[in-house]
Amino acid sequence: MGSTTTPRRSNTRQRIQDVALKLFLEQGYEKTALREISDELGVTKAALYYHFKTKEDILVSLFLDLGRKMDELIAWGKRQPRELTVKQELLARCSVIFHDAAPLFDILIANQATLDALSVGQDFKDRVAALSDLLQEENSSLNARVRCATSLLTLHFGTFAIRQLDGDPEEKRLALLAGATELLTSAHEGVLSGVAGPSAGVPPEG
Amino acid sequence: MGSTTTPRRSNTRQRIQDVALKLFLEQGYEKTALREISDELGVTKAALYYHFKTKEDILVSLFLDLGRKMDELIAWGKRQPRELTVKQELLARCSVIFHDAAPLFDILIANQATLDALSVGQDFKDRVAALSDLLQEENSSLNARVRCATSLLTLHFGTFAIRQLDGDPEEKRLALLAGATELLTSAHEGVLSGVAGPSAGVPPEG
Amino acid sequence: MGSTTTPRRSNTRQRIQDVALKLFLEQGYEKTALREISDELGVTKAALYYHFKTKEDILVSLFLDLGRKMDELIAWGKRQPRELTVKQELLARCSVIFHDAAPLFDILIANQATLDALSVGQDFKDRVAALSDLLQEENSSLNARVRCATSLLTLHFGTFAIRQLDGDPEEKRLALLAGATELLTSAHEGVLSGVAGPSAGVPPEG
Amino acid sequence: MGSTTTPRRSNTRQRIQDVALKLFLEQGYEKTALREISDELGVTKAALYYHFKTKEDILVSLFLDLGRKMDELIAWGKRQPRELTVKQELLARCSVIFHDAAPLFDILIANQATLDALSVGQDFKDRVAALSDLLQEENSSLNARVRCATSLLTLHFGTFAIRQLDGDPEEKRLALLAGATELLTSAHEGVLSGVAGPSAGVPPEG
DNA sequence: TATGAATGAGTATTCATTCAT
DNA sequence: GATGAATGAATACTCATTCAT
Repeated sequence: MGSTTTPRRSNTRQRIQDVALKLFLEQGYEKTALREISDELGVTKAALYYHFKTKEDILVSLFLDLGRKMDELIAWGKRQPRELTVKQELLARCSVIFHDAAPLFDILIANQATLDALSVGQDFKDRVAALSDLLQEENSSLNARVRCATSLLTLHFGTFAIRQLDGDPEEKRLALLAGATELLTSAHEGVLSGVAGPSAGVPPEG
Repeated sequence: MGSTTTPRRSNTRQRIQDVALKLFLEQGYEKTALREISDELGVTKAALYYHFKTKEDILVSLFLDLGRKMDELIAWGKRQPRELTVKQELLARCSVIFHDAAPLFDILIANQATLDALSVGQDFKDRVAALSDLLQEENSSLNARVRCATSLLTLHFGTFAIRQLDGDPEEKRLALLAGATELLTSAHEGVLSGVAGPSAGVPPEG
Repeated sequence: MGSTTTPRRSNTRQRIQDVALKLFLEQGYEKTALREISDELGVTKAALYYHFKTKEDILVSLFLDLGRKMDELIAWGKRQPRELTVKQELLARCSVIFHDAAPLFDILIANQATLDALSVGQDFKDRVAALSDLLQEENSSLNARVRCATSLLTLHFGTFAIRQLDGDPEEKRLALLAGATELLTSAHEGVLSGVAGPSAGVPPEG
Repeated sequence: MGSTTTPRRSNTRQRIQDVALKLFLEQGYEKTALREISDELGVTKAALYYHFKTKEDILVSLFLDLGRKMDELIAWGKRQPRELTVKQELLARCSVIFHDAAPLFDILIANQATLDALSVGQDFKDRVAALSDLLQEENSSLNARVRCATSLLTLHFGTFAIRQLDGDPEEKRLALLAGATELLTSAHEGVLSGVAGPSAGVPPEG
């Protein structure tokens, strides 16, 4: 008792995921060869296949958690009344989820052409579409619809894009959320003047 | 009047570009084999090499026009005073350029991981950064900076994303521009009410 | 005119087929690696892929002629009346075809487990079944049916097996054919005493 | 009465053999991965290695019984005088052995290319050759020799081939044996007119 | 009796690119 | 202006086998 034996279960599986995440981020999913992953880990390619059935399987395993969280949020959203405050809360919770999984979003965004052909890409698209639906108001104007869609998009792509700005990450997240929420809120205010004007549509100032 | 000589250059070069654009869009740059392009054209792979030095070269040729237009806009922006109206005009002109080159943006966005390693991707990133700089105000709050960045982003990714929404393309473009302009404008108004609700929480502004 | 230029079309395709046939015979289809074929030819594996789409494609190309000849024979057989003499002629023509394609039969027989999963194996089985059908008499006894089936089989497997016997090939072929024809003929004679006897069925002598 | 000890040896070894036999039959020896065997048994691949030294060893174990029986028959044959009746009895006993071990014959025949490189294949070939020798008459004509060889062959390949014919298995076996015996018997009758004739050697019909 | 983890050598296939003609 | 033939380097994946526990 009180045995000090080392754990029988090695942590190789976890280490594969870590290295894969890193390399997928740095080089993209397609351009990352399994050999690179195994080399970095000091194991053989075949070892990867002991832990994962395919290369895609490694990728999928990385997204399991995120998928679960998004599904929970969607389920929650469906149980709520369709009110602006609920939608704002939805956006806020999205913001948290997205930022927690920031590296995964990088991969998702940077490898779209590749992931679109994979279940992982389709699943994610479906979930974002479900969330987007929850934000939409029926029978609203095109302007409103574009704004609703854009509000989620801002979070989605913004998460990925604001990293290069200086500043505290949490502050930046909140600033991004603020912008997105504004977009969403403005879509729910009756007065959305059909904006368009001179020179390619810039609204006349003043 | 007008030249009477028929063009000596066959249109194969152009046809290669057309097919390449189509396939890069449908399948991604990396997953499109040169054989697919040549097959669709009814020529051999080797024929492509008569017209273009490398596969990347085909891609680059597709982006020449867009690059030129963006450079012109950046140059124009630099000659203008740093005023909100100028920035709004900048956004509007961007909107036009982006929408005219919509398919190229699809490629850019969907193939980021790949294009980041290529000159074409870096050049574009540089240009967007230059435009983003033109929108920024010095010494502004983080909130303002995020919004400025987001306004351009909205245009950039939105162009790509609103295609799945119903509605007239031009109307959608203007709606998207309106949202972006709003974001930009709000960044230049002192009062940035922190919109957001409970939980996940935007800090209440004093 | 009277140009002495070497042929532009290299004979590589043919040489691939020759080497493949040889190695498939010596080692079996599955155990023959494409690398072995290309090595023996002094080209790279990729060169094989210029001439054939897949490994299976090389195999298939080897069987094209044989398939055609068997189809012609089957077609011929179907046009003839169902008489013993016709069947004997069928067997005789089979004998010629089989012996001409002897190496292919070796491959077919020795690699059954593998080829059964490939079109080449199925196609061949179908053709042999069609020939076997042409030899059968309707409403004949089990004894007769087994003999008819066996007569073709004798040719099929015998072709492959008598090679190790000494003697002139053509003589051996005729001897094999004679045995097969006997089997077929006896199936068409009324008197097929239900053979069976003592100790596991040896016919009682004399 | 009887031993009261339960068998210490688990039946895993037997179960491995059963599953292996089934899969070797269905898919061929080479295409059956050890993982498939262990999966079907609900054990790990490594477990197989506790019971058998190699994959080939599993195969070999399957053929032990058949080999013994054939050796006994050969030994018996060698002790007998070289008479037609003995040869007929030899054929009859062969028929029984072959039919009892029908699945093994399927494997042997369908995997020749593979098994030829293995002891199991060579051993079997040797035994069949020994049996064939026992059937042969010294100084007989080519025709007679081909017939003797063919008679055994008919049994060997026929066993495998008549399964697709309708009818009672035992009846079919006897019919096959009858054909084979006829071939053998005719080889021992003096008059074997050198059959050959017009058009690829069909005997002229009376 | 068995397993978890890993290996090493191999396989078919793909692709951008080259070059003599 | 284009082709036929070929290359070299890479890739995902499979499999029998080993061994400490």
